[in-house]
Amino acid sequence: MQQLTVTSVNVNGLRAAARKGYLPWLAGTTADVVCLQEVRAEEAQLPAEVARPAGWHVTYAPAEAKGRAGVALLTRREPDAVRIGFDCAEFKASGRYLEADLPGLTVASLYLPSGEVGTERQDEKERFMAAFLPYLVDLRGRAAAEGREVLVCGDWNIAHREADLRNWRANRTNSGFLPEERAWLGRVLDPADGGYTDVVRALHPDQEGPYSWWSYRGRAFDNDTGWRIDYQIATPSLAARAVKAHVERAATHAERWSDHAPVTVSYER
Amino acid sequence: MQQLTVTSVNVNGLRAAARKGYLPWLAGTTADVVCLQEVRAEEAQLPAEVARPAGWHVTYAPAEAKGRAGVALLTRREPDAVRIGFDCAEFKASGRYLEADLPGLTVASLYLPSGEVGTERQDEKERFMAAFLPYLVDLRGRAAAEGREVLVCGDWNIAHREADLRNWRANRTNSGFLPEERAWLGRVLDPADGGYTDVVRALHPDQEGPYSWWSYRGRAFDNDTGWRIDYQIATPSLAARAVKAHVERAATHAERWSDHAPVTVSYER
DNA sequence: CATTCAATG
DNA sequence: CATTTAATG
Repeated sequence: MQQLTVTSVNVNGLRAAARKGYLPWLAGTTADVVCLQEVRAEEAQLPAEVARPAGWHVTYAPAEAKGRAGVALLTRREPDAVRIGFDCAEFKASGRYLEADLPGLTVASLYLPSGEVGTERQDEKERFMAAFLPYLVDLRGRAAAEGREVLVCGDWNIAHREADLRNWRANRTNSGFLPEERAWLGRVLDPADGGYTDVVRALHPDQEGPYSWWSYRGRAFDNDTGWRIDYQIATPSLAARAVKAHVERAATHAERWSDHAPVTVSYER
Repeated sequence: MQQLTVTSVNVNGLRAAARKGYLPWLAGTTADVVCLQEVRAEEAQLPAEVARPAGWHVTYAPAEAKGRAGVALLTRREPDAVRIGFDCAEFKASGRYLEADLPGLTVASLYLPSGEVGTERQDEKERFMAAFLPYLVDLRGRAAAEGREVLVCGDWNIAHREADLRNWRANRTNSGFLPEERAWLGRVLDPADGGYTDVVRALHPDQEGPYSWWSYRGRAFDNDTGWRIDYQIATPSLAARAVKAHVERAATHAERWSDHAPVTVSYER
């Protein structure tokens, strides 16, 4: 294979997604790595063909709380190592972070907490952000020492810039587009700070979106009133190898098996 | 009209029933009085055509607890009076009993609590039974003094005899067929005690069933593994006027808009 | 196995 | 507006 293809999608409940069309999508993907978020199930609650699809190695990081969060990684080849959670006790068993080592690459599935202004859930989101940025820096350092690139895929629950959501003016005081959240993501992407690259934006610097999430309310999907909150965030030399990126809006169009669409990127090896 | 037809059905959530075929059934019924149980909604939560179907006078007795219990009466003519609850403070606002006066008749919709052996819910069921039998006696006396018959329709959550459920042996220790529950219903029907008559059984003394409830689990409906727990219980001289009784199994067959079927009886006037 | 609800998203 | 769970049935 000349390319490594990675796709990431928030499935909004893998049991529901599987009832509505997730498996045909998975059967059709050419990706080598699939990152899932909001699995909202333990492996034992899933039908076998969903839990362990043929041809994939699967790792789950479910949340302690039943029916909440949960991330997973599907890889065509067996990872050399997998690690659940990151360097933070509070979020260790929250089903929000899972990473796997493949040759020359550490790939992660991330589900950053969603917040709501003025509630404890926003405080939790901010605690996660505060702990996660130093971890990303640490991860990049460790990976570099081992000659590994890093790719953190998932639902970051933050739109970075005005081009990343349809109604940015109306959302300046809503969680997901707050100044402090945007600044935090800016730090992740600052070469002098986090040092990572937003792969899709690097390939499409002048595009609106492409959005990856549309509310189920109203006609958000039909009107493309969406947000770009699902990212592939890579070390710069990996990001430089990205040759194609797209959001599979059609994959969730007819069937609508999630309110998010897969974000797919191909990297030269 | 030469006859008065009364039908009673536990709808297991009127909102769900209305999504699945309750309204066509209502449009087709020839009944003069419809008794509903397990409405599980307040009037304001119902679509107008469900809450106030044309041609009917409707009275609701919702439970205080949202989404629980709830009984209603639909009558072609306006009742002379309606009363919510019976002579017991604990169950006044529990959405389990509603009665209406029509000329010569007091008709009631009853949803007796369902229990589970060894739980507080069984205790509650027994408290209801203990309070309700004296009320029935009192009601019969008052009605007689006014020249009124009494008809209490609804889900009594008790199968009286072995012929009233498919698997009576296996259910002798389950709520709904406990010896003390059967004995209590026996007292309701004892001429020297409650003094009421089980109208459907009086018309069909030698029949198995007819069952009026089938669990959604397994193939209970297809195998007719049911219970007769929905009754029309009448003062004897009204019961003597019953000319036809049947359980509308077909009404909930194709569509299955409830796990109970309507119990319909026609009385000579 | 179905209906509600509440919390989450 | 959709997904879960929990309690209820």
